[in-house]
Amino acid sequence: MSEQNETGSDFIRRRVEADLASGRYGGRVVTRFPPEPNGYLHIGHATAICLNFGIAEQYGGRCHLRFDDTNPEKEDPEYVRAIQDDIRWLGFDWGEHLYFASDYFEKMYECAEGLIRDGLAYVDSQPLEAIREGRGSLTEPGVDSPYRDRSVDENLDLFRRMRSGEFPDGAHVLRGKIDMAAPNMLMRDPVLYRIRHAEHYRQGDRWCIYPLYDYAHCLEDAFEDVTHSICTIEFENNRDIYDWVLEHTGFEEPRPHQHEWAGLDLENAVLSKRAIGPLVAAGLVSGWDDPRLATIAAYRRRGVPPEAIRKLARMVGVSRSGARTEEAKFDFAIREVLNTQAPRVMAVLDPLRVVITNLPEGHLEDLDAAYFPSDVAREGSRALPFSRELWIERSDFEEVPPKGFRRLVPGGEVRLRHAYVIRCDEVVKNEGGAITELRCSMDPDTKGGAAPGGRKVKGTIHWVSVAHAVDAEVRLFGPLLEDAGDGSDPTTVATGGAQDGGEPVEVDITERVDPESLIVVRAKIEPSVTADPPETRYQFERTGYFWRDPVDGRMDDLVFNRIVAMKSTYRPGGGVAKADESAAGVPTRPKQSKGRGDKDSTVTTVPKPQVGEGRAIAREEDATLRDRFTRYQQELGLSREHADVLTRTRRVGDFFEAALAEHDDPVGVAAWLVTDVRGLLDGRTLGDLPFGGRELGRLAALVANGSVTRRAAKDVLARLAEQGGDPRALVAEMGLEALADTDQLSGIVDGVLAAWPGKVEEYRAGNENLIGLFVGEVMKVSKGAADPRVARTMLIERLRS
RNA sequence: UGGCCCGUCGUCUAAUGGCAGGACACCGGUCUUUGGAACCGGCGGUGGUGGUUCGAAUCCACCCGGGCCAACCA
Repeated sequence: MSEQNETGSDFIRRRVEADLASGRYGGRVVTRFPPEPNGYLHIGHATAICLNFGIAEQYGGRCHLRFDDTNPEKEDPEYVRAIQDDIRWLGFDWGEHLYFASDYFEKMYECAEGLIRDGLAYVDSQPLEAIREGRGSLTEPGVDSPYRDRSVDENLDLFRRMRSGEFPDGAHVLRGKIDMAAPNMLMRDPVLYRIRHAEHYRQGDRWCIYPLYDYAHCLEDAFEDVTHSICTIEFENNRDIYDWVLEHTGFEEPRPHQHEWAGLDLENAVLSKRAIGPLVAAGLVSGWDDPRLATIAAYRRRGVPPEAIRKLARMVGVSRSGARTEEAKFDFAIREVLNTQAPRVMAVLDPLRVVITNLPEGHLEDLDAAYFPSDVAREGSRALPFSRELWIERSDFEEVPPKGFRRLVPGGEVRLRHAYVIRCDEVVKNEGGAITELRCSMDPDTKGGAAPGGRKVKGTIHWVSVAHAVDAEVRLFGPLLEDAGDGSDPTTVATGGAQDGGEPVEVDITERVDPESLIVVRAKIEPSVTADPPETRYQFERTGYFWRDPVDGRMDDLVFNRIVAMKSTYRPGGGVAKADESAAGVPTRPKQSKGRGDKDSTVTTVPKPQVGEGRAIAREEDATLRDRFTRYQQELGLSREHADVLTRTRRVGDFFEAALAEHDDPVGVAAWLVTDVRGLLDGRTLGDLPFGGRELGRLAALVANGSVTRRAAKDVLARLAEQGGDPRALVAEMGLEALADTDQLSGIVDGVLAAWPGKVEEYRAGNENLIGLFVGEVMKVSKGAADPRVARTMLIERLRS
């Protein structure tokens, strides 16, 4: 497959590259993976590990493993150990950079005293409920705490006494003094410290005040000189506090910055610790490493190779949009890795006895069977005992075969893999009518599976010798929860009732466990496996990839886990089924797939007002804006939409009018301002720009008189937005004067066509969309100085001849 | 009556104003001693409406849809 996507850049790597290029961090790249040791890591964490450690590797930096253990009530050393095992197993190494947030408590405390001294933090003695109420709501501002204006001395005294253990839990908290009316709820005086008299697994009872995430995390990053603090998208609202805390605790640029990405959501995987914990506690799974779980430990136990998880991470990529990855993609990654590694052996999961009637009792021959098919470049074979009585898969025989069935049927032939072609002569049934045995004859001329004389034998099936097969327990895994495919929080379920507003209701996750998520089968396996190292991963031919369960199957017991089923394109009777079900009698459960939103439902036929509500209100309150709105339309001929945007605030209009003073083309200047200038703001307001309306007007004038193309003018505008300056001087400095010389342009055009012979041919064959490519190339070569219209005309002329 | 973020084939993702590309899935075909693998081909997409531009997935406006935020969790 293509590696393009796997080595490709993503928006976070591009930011790292930009910071490297600008020298912002002096060439350093430091990332970190910061789990809280309160549970096992899952596949979502695994992709985060790949991202953080991968970036460090790629850019010659380092990645820290830091345990974010700031909450004494949930954390446990068992998880510290397990998390390290998981990361190492995935193939990553933090070297000497192992850290614990709790080791920073003293430094964090000092920073907090600093905030208090600077008047930026205060001790709030309201009860929890009062603090919560005071915060306001999503639509209403909060109110100041009555303790908000305590003196520095009082705050310091109280905070020190909080630390010394003088107060019970909940008596006081330390809060940042930010803004109780902030639109971002998290900025409404966030709680920085709380009192908790609890035993910390690492710090014991040294502390009874504990810092909260928003205060602690950014400091941890800063203490460790982290450059790029990567987290998932739900922490986006927390970025403001991250920056606020570092800003006010003395960390100057270059300091760490937070970057968010969407993280992984995997179909059929239960990904929250909150959901997994109860299942483990209730004994509905065998532990955090139950192979039906999506924890790293579970995949490891199941037999998934770590390369497959890394491969999945590369395939899925990195973005900010909500992402739910199909399970099939993970299955593909697993098979892709295992295909070239796993020796093929035979195992019958649902046995049916076959007697070869033209073989004498006690017949035995050892066949030499290669471990790998010819398309896998690996050596090796084993002896395979063949005798008079064999097991075959029950699903490989059909008395009344559906259309397209290529296996054994009454009177039909099939090849036994590595052995002989057999014919089914007789079907033996019990009183109940169930098939108990097949009586077949073999063709001795087909040893090794050869079909001499151009004979076509379509089907090949796997088998084992009854007398030599070993019994094994085989475990097949399916989705743990019923209806887990819809991506909803597995601990809640929407009732959908109109009476209760469809609010999600807590539901006992243990009731949703699918009893068929684990199917245990007594299988017959060829004897060679008993001589293999127990950690061998096999392909049981035609059935799937398996290995011995590391917990229950490594001593004398043969217990195999199915890692993943084979991909199968066989659809019995034209219907839909999976290879696993046809091979092992696993019932089919329809898979759900869910798209994002209902796209068809967005069709609107009612014309919508193209005028912003907020701006209309602003005009109602301000006569100047109101006057401008009508004047811009009636006197200057602007569209309603442009007039609307230009009367959002007075400043926009002032900017516009200043530009007009330099270049009297209201419609043109408005277009520049409304689309291009606003496009460059990127969170800033017009007042933040290092240039004003006069510069915009001058630039527009340069375009109007043909000194510079509009395309090049956009580059000038971008430069203006960065550093200001005089448009005319910038045009000269950047070498963007419009290209008036047609000979020169002609040369560029010829050069472009010569550089793209294949595309020229394609264009001439009818793909006229390619004109965009050619014009684009001409513009690129000329740095935007060429007149695109002239260039286009020239190109079309040349392409026609 | 809030703020912020996100909408590209069924799914994940690329295109940084200039060729809408790749992967998975699906459907054909070739080959095959695994209904596997490999190889070849096909299917199929910029949420909508306007605007700016020679040119818009990309910039602007409005609309629609989805997500996050009111723990003394992380």
